[in-house]
Amino acid sequence: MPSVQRHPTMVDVAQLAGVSPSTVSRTLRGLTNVTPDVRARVEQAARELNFAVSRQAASLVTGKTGAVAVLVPTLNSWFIGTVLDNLGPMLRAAGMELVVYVTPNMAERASFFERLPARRNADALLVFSFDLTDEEATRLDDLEMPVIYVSQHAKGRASVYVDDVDASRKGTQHLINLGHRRIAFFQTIGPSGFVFSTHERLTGYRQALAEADLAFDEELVVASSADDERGIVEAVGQLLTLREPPTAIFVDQDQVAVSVLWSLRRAGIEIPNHMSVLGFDDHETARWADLTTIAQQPADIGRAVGELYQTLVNDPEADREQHIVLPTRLIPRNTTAPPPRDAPAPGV
Amino acid sequence: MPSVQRHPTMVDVAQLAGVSPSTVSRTLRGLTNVTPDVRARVEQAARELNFAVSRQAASLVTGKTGAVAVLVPTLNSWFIGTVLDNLGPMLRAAGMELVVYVTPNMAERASFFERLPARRNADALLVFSFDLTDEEATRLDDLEMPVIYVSQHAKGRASVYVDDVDASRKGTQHLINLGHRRIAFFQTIGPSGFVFSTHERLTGYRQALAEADLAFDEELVVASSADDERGIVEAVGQLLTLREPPTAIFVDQDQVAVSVLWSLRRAGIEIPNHMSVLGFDDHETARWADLTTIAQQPADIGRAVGELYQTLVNDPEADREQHIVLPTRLIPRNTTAPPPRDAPAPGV
DNA sequence: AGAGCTCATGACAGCGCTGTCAGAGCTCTT
DNA sequence: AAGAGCTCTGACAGCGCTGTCATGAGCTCT
Repeated sequence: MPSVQRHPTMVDVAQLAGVSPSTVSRTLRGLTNVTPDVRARVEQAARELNFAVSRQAASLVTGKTGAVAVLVPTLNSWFIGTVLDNLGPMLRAAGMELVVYVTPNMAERASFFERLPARRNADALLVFSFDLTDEEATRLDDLEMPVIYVSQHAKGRASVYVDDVDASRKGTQHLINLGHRRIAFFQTIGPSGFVFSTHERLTGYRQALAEADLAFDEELVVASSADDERGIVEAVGQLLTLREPPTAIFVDQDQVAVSVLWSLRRAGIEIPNHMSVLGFDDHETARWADLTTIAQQPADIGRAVGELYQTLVNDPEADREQHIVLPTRLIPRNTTAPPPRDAPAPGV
Repeated sequence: MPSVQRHPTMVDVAQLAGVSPSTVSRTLRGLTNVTPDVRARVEQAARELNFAVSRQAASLVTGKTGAVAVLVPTLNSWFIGTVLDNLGPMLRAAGMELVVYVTPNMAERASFFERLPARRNADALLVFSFDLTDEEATRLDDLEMPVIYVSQHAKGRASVYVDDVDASRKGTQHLINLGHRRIAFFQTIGPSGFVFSTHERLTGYRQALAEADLAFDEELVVASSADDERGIVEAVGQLLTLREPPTAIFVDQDQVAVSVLWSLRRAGIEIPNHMSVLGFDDHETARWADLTTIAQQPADIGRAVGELYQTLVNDPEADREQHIVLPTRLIPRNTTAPPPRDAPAPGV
């Protein structure tokens, strides 16, 4: 245990280097007007003292906190994790810290929006995969800092997401092209209202149905929490016991799709012969479950968010309401096939 | 876009409430010496102005930053994500922010240890699942803040982890009890040296072998990166082409174990009849892959870390080198069974 | 009733840094 | 050769808050 000793300050560094604190500040911030000789001495002194600039003191003066806040419903998520893995180093390169607010339940979420702890303690906010209420979104507008919405379509606000409508339409079309007429849509509900662009994906699904002159049937839309095994089994059971059960299920998340596959197999249903299952994500899981899916690239999203952040912060002329839409693509594998001949209406 | 306006400060709140800034500070920090009447006025004023305390200004005075730094190799991890999901709200309740440093590659990792950006900008550091070099650990000792090592056994330093040796021994014993004599050990390598307590788990594995008078065979220990599909397939192939192939594989991570299962099935190997596979984690994946596994509870780890943090920060008497060891348990499912009769030595 | 106390509140300095401005030393021009 | 212009460095104030200390009001107790 080292004795109780202050962190060294710029004054200490300045004394050791034989210059003024101002010069230390300039040097350490990489400003130009410093002679190479002085720069070397200061850097040497800083290294010797193991000096690190106090962000808090600096931000008190500059008004910048040097931190980017991230609001996420959970960190136990392939999507969010991958985005952040790719975003982190970009922010770090820009000298920014990453402050994370996790709201794994509704109480935490409410508390965040009530107290807005990010206010005044971050320079920008990235909001992940929430289905924000209007009230919440408005609250964030008051934040007086750039807010970027990730993986959600925030009208009139900077957003980055994949083209969910298109993705969902493509997926549904794929199933229709195979001959399916009764196609179920399985929604995943996450903690604290975490949803995967539900509205848009449902829209794409309905568009594809409409284009093929198929009626939309509410009974074919079910939902369950991702980590609720029983909920998933029940939702699948609900579909199977319909008067006219579906011949295909479109699941909005690969990891849940795999659970659906499992539930179906347990019920003695062969895939893809008796039932087609289509996922979303192209998570590793999908590859070895041999799951047909719609691929999205969270790594690309992470980088796009990083770039958008830079733009919004550095370019005052930039469009502060721009939407960056990334593409998806269908990856056919072996969980989708034409429906069985006798399937259409077993109950009738 | 609201006009360029300063954030309100305590002075603004004080004026509106008709008191001094000192009183505002006391009130907002919940100190006792404030009359209910005054407290109400101040709180009302703060709410009206949408005031939020500037952490940076406060920390300049107190010397506390109000932030806990977390060093993780990746955020795309069930384990780390779950720990943080449970830790986050605890820290939040204590008024702490969570600052995350992600080092998805060696360069980022090196940069972290070189610059130690957490220094002076956090009150404590939580280090996750790294296999730190001695040099790195020593570097962190210089940090002059409590450091908690999560999911790793840091000698002489506060740590929280599951009993890896015991877990691994139990798992290996389970396989031995089933009659296996050639048991492979599959290690997962993560980004920037991310490993799952490799040393301890290998120790437990060897202990169990020794207790059963089985020789340790280096050839039976293979490794691959978790996200490297080909690597996994190759590692499995390596095992299968040994002169004496194993009859069971112990994989140190469920998600990888599932890929191993898939590789094996692809190679026409029936599970568990021809080969047993044992996982580690009890990830959701294990449940529906019906994978026998060793369960650990990252949620418990998160809470334990939160409590340890509180203790280290609040109780100067507390043991600063304590190790908190959490239990694991074997969950038998259907990927482990006795070895095939004719298996022991096909090549001889 | 006055001394002695407690308790709520206010005044003020200063945490460590950066931005501004002034000044010293230099080069270049005419 | 002297002034103009430039580059580099230092002095100093002040960012917004908290801790310390002083003050005065209200209380108890003799």
